[in-house]
Amino acid sequence: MDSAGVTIDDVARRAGVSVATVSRALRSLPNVSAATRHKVEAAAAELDYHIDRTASRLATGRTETVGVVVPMLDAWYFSRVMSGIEAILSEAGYDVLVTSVTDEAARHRLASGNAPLRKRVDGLIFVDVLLTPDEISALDQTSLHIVTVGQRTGAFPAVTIDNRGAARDLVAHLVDLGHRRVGFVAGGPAADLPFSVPGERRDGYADGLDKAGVGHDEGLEVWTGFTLAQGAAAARQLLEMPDAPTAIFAASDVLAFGALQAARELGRAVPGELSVAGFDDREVSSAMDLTTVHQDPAAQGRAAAALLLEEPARRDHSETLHEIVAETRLVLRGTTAAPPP
Amino acid sequence: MDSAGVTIDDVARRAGVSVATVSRALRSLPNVSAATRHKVEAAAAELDYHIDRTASRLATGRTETVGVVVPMLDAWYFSRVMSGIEAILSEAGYDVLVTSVTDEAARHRLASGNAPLRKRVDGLIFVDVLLTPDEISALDQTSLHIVTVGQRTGAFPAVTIDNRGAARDLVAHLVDLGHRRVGFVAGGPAADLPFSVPGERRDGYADGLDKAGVGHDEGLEVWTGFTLAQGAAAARQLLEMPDAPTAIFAASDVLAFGALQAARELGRAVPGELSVAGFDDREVSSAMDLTTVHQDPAAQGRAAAALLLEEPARRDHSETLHEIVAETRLVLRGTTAAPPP
DNA sequence: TTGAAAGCGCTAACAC
DNA sequence: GTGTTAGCGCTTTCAA
Repeated sequence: MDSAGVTIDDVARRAGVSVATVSRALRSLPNVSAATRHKVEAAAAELDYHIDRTASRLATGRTETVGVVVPMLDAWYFSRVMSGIEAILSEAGYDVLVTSVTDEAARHRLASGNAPLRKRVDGLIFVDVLLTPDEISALDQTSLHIVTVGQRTGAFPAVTIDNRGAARDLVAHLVDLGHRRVGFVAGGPAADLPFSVPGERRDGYADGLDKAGVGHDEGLEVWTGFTLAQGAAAARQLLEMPDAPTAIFAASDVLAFGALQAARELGRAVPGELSVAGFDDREVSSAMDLTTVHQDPAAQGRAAAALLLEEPARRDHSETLHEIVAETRLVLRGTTAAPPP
Repeated sequence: MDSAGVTIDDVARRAGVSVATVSRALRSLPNVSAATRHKVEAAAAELDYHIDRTASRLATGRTETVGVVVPMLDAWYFSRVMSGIEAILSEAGYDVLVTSVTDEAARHRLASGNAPLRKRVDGLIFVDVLLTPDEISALDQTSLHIVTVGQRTGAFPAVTIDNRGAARDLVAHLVDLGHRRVGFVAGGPAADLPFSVPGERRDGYADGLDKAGVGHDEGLEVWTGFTLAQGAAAARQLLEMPDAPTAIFAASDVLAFGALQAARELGRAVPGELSVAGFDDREVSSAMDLTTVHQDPAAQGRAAAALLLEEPARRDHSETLHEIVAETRLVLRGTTAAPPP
C-alpha cells in the first residue's frame, strides 16, 4: 500500500491514456474531454497519486516556492511577518523557504542575482534586508519576482510603514502635553547589517521636535542594542543627566519596557515625573499600559505575500509598481502625561 | 553577463572533460585526478556556474531540504525553535521549508506518509505537533528522517523538556515557602489541535502539591487561552474566590504576566499578599522580576536539527534512538515569597 | 482531443 | 581516472 512510487505513467496506464493527457487533465488544462478528465482523476485517486513537484520543476522551471529572507527569526516583528507570509503563500500552494542572513556576506550572496538560491525559488521576499543599488539591478535582471518589506527600492513592490511620520506624531503628542526635553533611545544597526528603521524613527523624532519649535538636541539621543536591558541602561543614562528629559521616546516597545524598569529603579514616577513611549504595540504593551505606535506585522506579511502572488500579472500588463504603506496609529495610554510643573 | 543558464555541459566543454567528470569533481568525489579537478573548478568559477539543485534532486531523489511543521510561527516558543533549527540546517547546506498547521486536517495531511510534501523533503521536524500511532507508523515506513520536538514517539529521535518535573519543582518551592492553596492557570488545546504541554505542567503542579501532602484541588485550576488578557481574567477568577489561593502558578510567562496585572488591578501586593510564578523565562520575565522555569527553545531547535542531521548515520548503524531532554531550571525571583501570616 | 517523443540538468552504472 | 549513456518524472511542442 506504499503509494510512494506512483508515477504519472502508472496513472496513464490505469486510465488507458497517454501521460501527456494525464498531465493535462490533472492540471485542468483545456483540450481534454470531460470523459477523459474523469477517467484520469479516478485513476489518480485510486492510486493515491501525487505529482512529483521536483520533476515538474525541472520540466517547467517553475518552482512554486518562495524564499523569505530575514535578518533573524526570533524577534517579535519578524516572527509575525513570517507568520503572515506563510499563511497566504501556503494557502496558495507555495512552499515557503526561510533563510536568515546574519551578516553582510550572506546577505549579498542571496541578493546577487546569480545566487544558488535563485534556481530554487520563483520569488523572494526581503524583510528589512536592505538591498544596494547594484543588487537591485542584478535582481531586476533575473526572472525572480521580488517584494520587499520595510524598504522601498523603486524597482520592486514594497510594504512599508511610515516610521518617520508615526514617530513625528508621537513626539508631537509629547510636546502637546508640555514636554520640552524629550530623550530618544534606539537600537543601532546590528552586527554588520544595515538597518534603516531606527534611523527613520529618529528622524521623525527630530521632525516632531523641530516642527513644534522646540528643536532637537543630539545630546538626548542614546543608541544602543535591542534588548530590554540595553533599553534600561540607555534610559538610566538619560535620567542621570543634569538636565534630564521629562519624556523618553524609545524606538521599540522592548526598549520602552527597559526605560520603565529604569524609571522604577530610579524611583521616578511614570507618568508623574517621567513619560515613556514606545513603538510597535506588542501584546504585552497594553498590559504595561504603554503609550506607543501600533503596527501589525502579520498584516504586513500577508500584504507582501499577496503582492508577490500578483507580480506575474503586474509585470505582464506592466502595471505601475505597487507600494503599500501599512497602517500605524498612535495608542495613547497611561505612561504619558504632562511633565511635572 | 547572465550566468543564469550555465549548465554542467558548459562547464564540461570549457574544461575539456565530460559532464560526468564535472559532476564528480564538483562534488569532491574520489576518482578524479587533482589536475582535472582544478581544471573543472576553474571552469566552473569562470562561468559562475551553480549546480541546479532541482535537477540533481530529480536524479538522486535527495532534496537536501527539511520541512519544519509547527502549530504557529508567531509565538515566542515557536519562533525561537525555528530560529535554532534554521541556523543549524542552513549552515549544513539544507533548505528549510516551513509549514504551519492550524487544524487537524492540515496536520494529518502532513503526517500521513504519502503527503505531497513527502517528495519535497528528506526530513521533517514536528514541533509540538502531536502524531497519532497510525501516523507514526505511516511515517516510519517512509524513507523520511523524522525528529520531534515536544513529543516523544518512541519511533523517532526527540527533543523534549521535563515539563512535569519542572512544574513539580516549582510548586514544591511554593509549598516550601509556606503556600497551601496554589492556583493553576493554563492555556488549553487550541483550535482543534491537541497540545500536550499544558497538561504535563498541570500534572507536575498536582504532583508537587500531592507529594508535599498538601493535595491538589481541581477547583483551583483555570483553563483558558494563551493571551495575557486571558491570564488576567483567569487570575481574577481565582483571586475573587472566597478562599482565594495565596499563590498562582501559570503554565506560561504570558499568563503569569496577566496574573500580575490582575493582582495590580485588584490591589493585591506581589509577593506580599500573592505569589506568582510562570514557565518559560522569556526575555521580559527578568525585567518583570518573575519567578519562573527557564527553558531555551532556540537550543532545543538546534538540538533537533543536529539530531536530524545524524539520523542517516544512526539508521545505518541501527543505533539506539536518541531522545534528548533539554535542560530547564528554576529561576527564583521577586514575585514569590512566603504567604501572609 | 489525444499521443509520441524530445527535452529539463543532473547523477550513476557501466565500460573503457 | 574518465567518458558514454540511460534514466529521474514531468511538460510541451508537434503530428495525427
